[in-house]
Amino acid sequence: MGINERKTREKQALRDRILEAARRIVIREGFAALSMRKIADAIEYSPATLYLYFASRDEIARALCAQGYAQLLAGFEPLAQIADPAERLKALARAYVAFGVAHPQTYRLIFMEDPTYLGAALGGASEAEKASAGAANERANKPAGDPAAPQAAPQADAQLINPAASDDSSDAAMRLMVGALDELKAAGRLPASANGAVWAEALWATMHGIVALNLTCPVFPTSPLDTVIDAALDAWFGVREQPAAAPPAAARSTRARRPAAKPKAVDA
Amino acid sequence: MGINERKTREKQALRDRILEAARRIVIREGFAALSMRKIADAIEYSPATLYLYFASRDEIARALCAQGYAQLLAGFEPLAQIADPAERLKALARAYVAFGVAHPQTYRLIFMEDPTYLGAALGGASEAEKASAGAANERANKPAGDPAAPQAAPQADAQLINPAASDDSSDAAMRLMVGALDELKAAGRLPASANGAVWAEALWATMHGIVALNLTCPVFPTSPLDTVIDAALDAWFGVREQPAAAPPAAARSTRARRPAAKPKAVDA
DNA sequence: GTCTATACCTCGATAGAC
DNA sequence: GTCTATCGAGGTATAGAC
Repeated sequence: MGINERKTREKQALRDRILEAARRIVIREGFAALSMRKIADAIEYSPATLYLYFASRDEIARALCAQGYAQLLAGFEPLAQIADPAERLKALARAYVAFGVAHPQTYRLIFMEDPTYLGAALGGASEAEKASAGAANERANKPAGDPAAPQAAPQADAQLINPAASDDSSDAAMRLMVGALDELKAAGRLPASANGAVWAEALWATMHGIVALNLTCPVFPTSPLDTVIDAALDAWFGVREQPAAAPPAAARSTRARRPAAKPKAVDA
Repeated sequence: MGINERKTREKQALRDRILEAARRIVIREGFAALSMRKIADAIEYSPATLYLYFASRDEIARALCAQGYAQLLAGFEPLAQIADPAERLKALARAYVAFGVAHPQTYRLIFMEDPTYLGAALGGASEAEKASAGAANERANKPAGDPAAPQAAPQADAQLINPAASDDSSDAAMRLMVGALDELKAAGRLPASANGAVWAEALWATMHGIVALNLTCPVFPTSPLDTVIDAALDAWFGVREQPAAAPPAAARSTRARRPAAKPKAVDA
């Protein structure tokens, strides 16, 4: 079977070249500028050839999305070692924002374009129902043409598209947050009424909001980005002391005001 | 001059019809599906006619953006009357999220598409520099074709495009938030180190994150949206008591758990 | 002066020759 | 497997009829 294996390898190699070229285009010009013709030009093949490796431009987008998402999650793993739950959460939050700032176009593709892209990178089974179960006439980001768009058949080789990032890692990241929040609550540093899962989603939304506004809103932020991040983290965990004693608010402003080292977009 | 005035009125009327048709398309099918041909079909004119009233599709987008933004800001004004600063901030935050949920496509257009759209609705003068001053190769949402796209000449009748929403109201909304945060700080309900302007941006980011994830991320939220909003607001202001006395955390979970009345998307 | 009709471009996707 | 040729839909811009 050595011949078949070689052919499989070669097919995979061209597939990777396609994705690589697509990623470079997205990084340089944004996802909206990604076209099959540009990819074909970059790898010196005809546009039609791409359709032997990917069913559509959307499938390429889903693959890029899954890769980027895996990269984001991979950055979280070492942070699980941090002992103090509040510091662990802050490190996670800062890593999240840093990723968004460093890879703006990739972040956009993952979290700010078509919901089905990330949906495919996650469960795979659940995105279809979720996408159609929402509001009746809404959430449709680019239905454009016909109502029954080519939505099927991207499931065959999901494991191939999606090397390491599937639901498991995603859940792991969520568990990391929920666990830290529960530790904080157990230590009395969060209100007893707090629900870890809900607070985790709210904290995620906060960090997403900082990244997304930074990418899209021309007047955000007025203050340095790190200052805004620190303010949000202070609002969440910064100023609460051990359960009893200690002044209820005020004081404890001795935060390590990091020297505003603009990470600058690098992407890739 | 009555003849000229009539002509001006008629021109304005068709202009409004164009915008109205465009808004309906955006609401129903999303901004990505908005095309000059569709608008022309809807108002029963030829596509070329549109270019006599708007220089480009982008200019129509900017006008829609400005209208939607004005509507969002208008919803804030009555909330300025709320006496308690924390309740005022919570009401503002809930109104903000409610707008995003009720008008998802409009919200997308304002805050999640091209930064220059909102930029034009705000200062007008500042968006060009800001858009190009960012990262070198980034932030470009849809440069697509040629490098020197038609970016000029949308300034002539900005006041006509932008009936009520310009920088003034926008600043007013920001001042509303900053003022409330400063009141809270003065009352000792915020850390003394907190900066009102910075915290306002961070709080804005939090609400934007809730709306944006809700619109784009297939797995958000797991819990009901109102629960997530309440969690975020509790994290920010909910659990802090009057400066002294009272248990530092815990207790005070008697929030008016609103009955999860899904506002459902209506847009327009 | 206004608008219609049309030329010319790019795009995604496919059929069929090789 | 790969490419050429092509379809249909989208966009901008303009020549020229009314």
